[in-house]
Amino acid sequence: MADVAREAGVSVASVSRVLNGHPARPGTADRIRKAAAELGYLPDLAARSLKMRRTEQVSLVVDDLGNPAYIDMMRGVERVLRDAGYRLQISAIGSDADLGTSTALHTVSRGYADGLIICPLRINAELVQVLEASPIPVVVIGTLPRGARLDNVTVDSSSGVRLALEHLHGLGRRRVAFLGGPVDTNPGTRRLAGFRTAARALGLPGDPELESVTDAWTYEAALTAFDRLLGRTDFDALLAANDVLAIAAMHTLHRRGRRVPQDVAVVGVDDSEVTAFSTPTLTSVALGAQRRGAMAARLLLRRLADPEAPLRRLREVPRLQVRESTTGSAEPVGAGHPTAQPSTAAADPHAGPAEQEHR
Amino acid sequence: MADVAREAGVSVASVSRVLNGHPARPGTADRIRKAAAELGYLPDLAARSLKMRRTEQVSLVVDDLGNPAYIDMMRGVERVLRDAGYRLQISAIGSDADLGTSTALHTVSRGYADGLIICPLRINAELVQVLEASPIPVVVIGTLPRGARLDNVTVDSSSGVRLALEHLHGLGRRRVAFLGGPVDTNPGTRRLAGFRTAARALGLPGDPELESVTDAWTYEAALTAFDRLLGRTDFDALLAANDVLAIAAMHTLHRRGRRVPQDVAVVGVDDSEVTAFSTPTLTSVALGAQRRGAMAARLLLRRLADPEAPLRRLREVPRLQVRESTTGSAEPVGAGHPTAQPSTAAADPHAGPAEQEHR
DNA sequence: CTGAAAGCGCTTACAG
DNA sequence: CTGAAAGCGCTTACAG
Repeated sequence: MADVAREAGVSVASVSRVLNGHPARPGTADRIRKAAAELGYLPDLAARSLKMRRTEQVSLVVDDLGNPAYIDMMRGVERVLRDAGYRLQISAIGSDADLGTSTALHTVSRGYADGLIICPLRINAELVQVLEASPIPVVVIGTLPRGARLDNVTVDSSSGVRLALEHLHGLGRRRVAFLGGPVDTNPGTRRLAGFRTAARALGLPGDPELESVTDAWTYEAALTAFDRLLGRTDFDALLAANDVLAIAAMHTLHRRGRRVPQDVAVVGVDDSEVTAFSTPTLTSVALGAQRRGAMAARLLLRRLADPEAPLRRLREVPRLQVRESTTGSAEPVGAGHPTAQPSTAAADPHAGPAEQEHR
Repeated sequence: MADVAREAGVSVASVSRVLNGHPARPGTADRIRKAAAELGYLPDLAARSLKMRRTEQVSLVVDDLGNPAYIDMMRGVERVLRDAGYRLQISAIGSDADLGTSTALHTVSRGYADGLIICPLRINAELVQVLEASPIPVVVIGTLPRGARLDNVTVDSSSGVRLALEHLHGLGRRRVAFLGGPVDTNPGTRRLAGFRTAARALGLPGDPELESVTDAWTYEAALTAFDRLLGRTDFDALLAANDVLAIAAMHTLHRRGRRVPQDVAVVGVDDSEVTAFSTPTLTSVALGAQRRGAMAARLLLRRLADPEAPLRRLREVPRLQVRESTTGSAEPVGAGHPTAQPSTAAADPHAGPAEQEHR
């Protein structure tokens, strides 16, 4: 910047002003812009944000971008934030809890981002403590321990799982198996618990043989866990803890000559884009990832505008999106084109009846 | 930091030293750490990187994280960079070319990241100019205009398309249709051109009716473009410009009662995770997204270590991954478990014969 | 081992 | 409209 000032024969103050669009005499402005262009001057963002005390940037931390639900969530966050003039930075931290905490620690320092939205697969006390101590606003997507003093977006996944089970029950299925995610993750435990509760409520058999959990949220891991299930017991329906696991199961069923949905009806969770990728298309519990992302972004914007605002928790209400893997029909029960991208079709992040506010 | 110093009764210099692990008298160090913990002190990263002239952070800019190939690419970048002690920040810029340039402009400023890896769908002269003028090292993944002075990773997608066509030709297919991506994107044009060249080389009919292009790299857009193709002409094979488009086409074929591969053999491009999601599984041209990501990261690391190193271009060589959508068999022709995650199974980002160096 | 001081590259009242 | 100067929060020679 000093070079530009020298080249243009002005002070650095003028360079700063002109380059930031403040008024200046046309001749001066021209000289400065010309000099800046000639020298290929680009501002130093660290210096600027040190002085300005803001970065105009928000950080989104997720565990694994490989899960399409996170992509939807990111889209929701991005849209709201971009409209508000913030850029979005994404950190994918793998699913290492320690790494999560250290990434969080880094992010919540000042000077790196003005705010943080984090959606951790694992939430421990240490992480909560770090987030609560953050000098920049933080919004957590996911269920927090009681009493955590953080803005928060949740989804009642238990009721989502219940919707799925009621749907299967209504179709006459009585032996419903559960293909769960890793139980050392937050959604893994919660969806399993939700399955057990809902199964009991419906009077379905509480047979532990009907449950199998993966050790990762991946297609590969699902194949293994589902093989255990198949080798062990019989069932006429399967609820998988997310869409990718469900698709892996459907593939195995197809290879074994079991028909979906005639022999086994299959339901996934997340209602992500991949529900359209399988044959038959996949019935799934929509947890409103994109909407949750947008809700979290709006919560963050509010907190940025008013650091003293009371804590707030927003809760997304799940919906069931019925497709061929349970009904066999190409026509969906609800509205919408059967082959439309579900996440896009279903989610207007800016409004909707499924959003509930808490406290 | 001044607060911590006061609380601990030392100077800010000592606080800085202790918190950065430099030697200090144990008593002093303890007092400082205690004070920092009590006050919930977190360093200001803008100040630190202004002083240090480095952020220990690298930025990856991609157009659309919805495309699974980018996820693979990100994994490749992330692994190499993390091992080298850098954190990875991702910016998804949608596919807006202007936005791309302005994001790039922002990123290549100093103080935000130490280096940039960018994989743009559209590359124009303005973008190249901005990148060339960057004060921080830049690596571009994608084909650059001749003479661009930038470290670069490319893939010979034409030869990939040729592999696919030769495979289809070898299976006796003579009317091969092409479902292309948007022609205003770099890969969109290049893959279409590659198709035409390879078709001519094989003596296949150069019938324009066999070509249809989408206006977006999405499942939805593919349905529309593929309907045009179906309504217009007959074919016994389809090459789609990426996996998602291929899966959309397979779905339509399935709905119309056309068998894959018996009636129409289908090949995608990218060999992404979704190739396992469809029934039948999808034969696909692997463009080594994860490997390209890793190559780009290594190029960046090299440039970071030696700003004066000569420019370098690395070229990834495509491979064909044969699956059920062309052979009908559940057994792949090559090695590997048929249901394994292709991207993980196929790619060791750290080595391999498919990598070629140029100039 | 520790403190006082300079300086990283910006922005912005404050004068003129 | 423009310049001189202070200061954002760090780190690090330089003394002691």
